[in-house]
Amino acid sequence: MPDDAGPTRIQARNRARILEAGLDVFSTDGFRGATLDAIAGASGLSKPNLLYYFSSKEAIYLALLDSLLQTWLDPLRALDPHGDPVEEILAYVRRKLTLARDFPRESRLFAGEILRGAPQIEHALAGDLRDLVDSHAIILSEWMRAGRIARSDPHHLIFSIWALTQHYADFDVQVRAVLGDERDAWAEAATEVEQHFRRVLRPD
Amino acid sequence: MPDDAGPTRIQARNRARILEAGLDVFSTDGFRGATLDAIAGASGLSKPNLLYYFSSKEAIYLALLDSLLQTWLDPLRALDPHGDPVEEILAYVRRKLTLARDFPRESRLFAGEILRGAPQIEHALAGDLRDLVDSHAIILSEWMRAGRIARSDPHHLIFSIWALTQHYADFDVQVRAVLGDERDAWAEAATEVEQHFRRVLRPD
DNA sequence: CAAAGATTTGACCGTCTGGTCAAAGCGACG
DNA sequence: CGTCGCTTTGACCAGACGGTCAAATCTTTG
Repeated sequence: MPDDAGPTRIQARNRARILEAGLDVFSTDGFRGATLDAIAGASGLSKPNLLYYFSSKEAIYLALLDSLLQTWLDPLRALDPHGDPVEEILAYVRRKLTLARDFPRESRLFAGEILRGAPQIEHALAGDLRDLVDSHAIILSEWMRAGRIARSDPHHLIFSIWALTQHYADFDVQVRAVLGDERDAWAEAATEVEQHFRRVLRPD
Repeated sequence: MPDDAGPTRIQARNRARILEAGLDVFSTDGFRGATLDAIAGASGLSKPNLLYYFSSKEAIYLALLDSLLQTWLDPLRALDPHGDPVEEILAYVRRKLTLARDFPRESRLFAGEILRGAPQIEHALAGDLRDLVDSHAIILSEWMRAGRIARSDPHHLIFSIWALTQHYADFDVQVRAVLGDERDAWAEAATEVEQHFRRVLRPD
């Protein structure tokens, strides 16, 4: 196993390769469906070589989930409590949708993990995630109290944003099957989702 | 293999047992993660006995998906073109949410299949599903043209309903982690989702 | 360039998994 | 009660899978 003290150039490159290949394989086949041979093949490394850089299949998966969760939470962190409420929330929605469009594999990997009961990251959900959501729910509450956005439960408002934006990444196949190949799902999603939340947020 | 001509009582009972156990196992572990041994254990039958009733692991999975898809589409079929637009759509939303609450395993099985690219039911998506959605999109379009609900893209309106209702079933773990154990996620979801779509649908 | 360390690999192992098969149990019916 | 067809199962198999290991190769550095 490589020493943490001095990660060489080779180590950095190969670890990155493995994670990239792992993302590909895990996001399409799930944790159990993925095989070390598949990841080895996709990364261009031999199987024992994989296990030289990561102690097990699970270690690769965990490394992916870990870096993923941060990327996933960042857009919410960027929400500015002092900005214009509707525009701040819409900007968050846009960031989330862009993320879903540009990183569908990450989105699906995360979705698969949650779907199966989040055995590996339940603690992160009940910890970091919950804290972050709670603190932003307070901001939303204040905006609602001030009459600047429509009143609703702030937690469920956040859920609705997650649900809608992730839907286009996670259920991509279904979306495309229904819309047909000639329509540009992502372009439409961008305008429709924005309009959707403008309606939801507009104070009565 | 049992003859299709005369399904005996034993056959009906055991097939039902297998499907029930299969639903349990497939919905938590996914197709690849599920094992025949696990299904055998959960159903109380021996592994070779499973394969006496279904020709393969895939056959069990397909039988589940097949019956599932119908259940999943029924609520949309029940939408009445001659009823009150807002109430009809809200009734659909409620049916969907109830379905998600009462049949989370089915919901997750379906979600997992789509997530992995729907290898087994892509044809059904591009066929039955698409046709059904298209025909109802027309109804929605007419309601919009008549000014009875807010204007938007009808397909994306349907997506938003699916996204929100399924979110509570498929991402149950995340929802509960964020809300905490003391809150009743489903009860809140019912009122919040209804309010959400009243806003989305209300004509300007 | 030689030694030390980092990296890579072919061969291998124990276990799990989907599936087969022949034989045994069992229930209905003449 | 015997027989015939439906049902059930223990034993087994071939391939896949996660992981190990000792040996080989390549890099770095004194």
